[in-house]
Amino acid sequence: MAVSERGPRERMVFSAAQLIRREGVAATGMREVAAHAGAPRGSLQHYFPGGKEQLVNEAVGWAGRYAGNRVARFLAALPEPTPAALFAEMVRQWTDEYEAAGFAGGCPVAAATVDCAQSTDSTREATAAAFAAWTAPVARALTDLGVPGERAEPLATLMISALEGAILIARAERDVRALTTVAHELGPLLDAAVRERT
Amino acid sequence: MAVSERGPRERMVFSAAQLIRREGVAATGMREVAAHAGAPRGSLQHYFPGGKEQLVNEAVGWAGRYAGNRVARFLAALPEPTPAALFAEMVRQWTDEYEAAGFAGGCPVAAATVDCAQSTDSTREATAAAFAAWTAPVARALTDLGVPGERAEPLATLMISALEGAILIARAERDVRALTTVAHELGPLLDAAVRERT
DNA sequence: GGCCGACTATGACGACGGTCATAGTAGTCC
DNA sequence: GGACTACTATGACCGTCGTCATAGTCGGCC
Repeated sequence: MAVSERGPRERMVFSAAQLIRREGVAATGMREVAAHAGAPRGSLQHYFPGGKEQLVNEAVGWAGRYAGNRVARFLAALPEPTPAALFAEMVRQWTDEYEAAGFAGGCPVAAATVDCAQSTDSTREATAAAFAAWTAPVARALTDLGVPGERAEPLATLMISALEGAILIARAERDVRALTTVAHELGPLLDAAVRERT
Repeated sequence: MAVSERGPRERMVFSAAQLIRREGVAATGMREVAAHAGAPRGSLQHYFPGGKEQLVNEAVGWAGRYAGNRVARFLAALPEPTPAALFAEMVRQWTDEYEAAGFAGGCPVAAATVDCAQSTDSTREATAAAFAAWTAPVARALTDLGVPGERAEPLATLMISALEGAILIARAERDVRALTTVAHELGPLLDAAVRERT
């Protein structure tokens, strides 16, 4: 796997996110996480004395920060940065993965929300924080691109909602159709918001 | 609970959908389903010889048909039917539930997708069918409302994607904000599609 | 009555999960 | 060297889960 040589703790968080993405929270075992990370089983209780709950929460937090950080990188890489182009890039990350590696994984934050929102309140809070850590950079990017301030956050929420839903449908259908559709349909709406700054 | 007096089999399917909505597929036990439905445990293997997989698939199918059937009823109940009004009504079903009964439940199809898309192919197919059984009536409604035929299905996909994503975020945040936001932001786009039939 | 199918009712089994307890190793500082 | 801390390594416990097996009930039909 050529896991970059971070500490075993970080590797386990990363592996947890990977497995949760694929199988859901409940179906992901602690032993499985340790094995996937190439870490000893005993390290689990050493690094995560809070048990599975803590590990899952950290995996969700990691995923939220990861998604948030990518936004800036997307923006920097765009030759002609517009809101629609940013959204297309966010979507493209998923279509690329699905076409290259199959439809095995979804969004770990979505998985944690579905599996734990009702049963584990600390995880629910972690998912809310993850969505916030993702939405904020998107909204900031929108304002930077010329979207009026009061519309940036609603549009960011819309973008992430549509993306999450399309990921679900794409996995169900094993087809990127839903993803390309939302990118195509939402693009004009997003770019139109730029010109509204009267 | 005043479960309307259908047969025990149907009650178990319904109960399975309810529990999956709340806790996810993996965390929903067969015994729990039987208890919730007020049905004897032995009936499970009698009515669902295919085991949990069959029960989950039927629950997903039921949910898809249920969502599809509601579309027509929404349309009929709207005083001034437009695409935006239809979408607002679809969203309102969720905001009403969340405000009245709390954020306990999500969409059972989303839960099944997250938990089973990778592990259980028959359930993945059931979720794809459920999304199709939901998208088709929405697309049909859009054409009835004047949306050009070639845009009806993409827009229906966009509506359902945004709704599913907003449900996730709303549950995570315990706030209907995301739901009202997508309804508000997507409304103009949907209605604008009507006037495009040149 | 006797039979049979549909359904109910329980107990048991095997597997697996998360967690705990305990012991072992390695490196460091005194 | 010896104590101490960080980390590794396993085995065991106990609960729960899905499933199977077996037996029991009930109603109709010949």
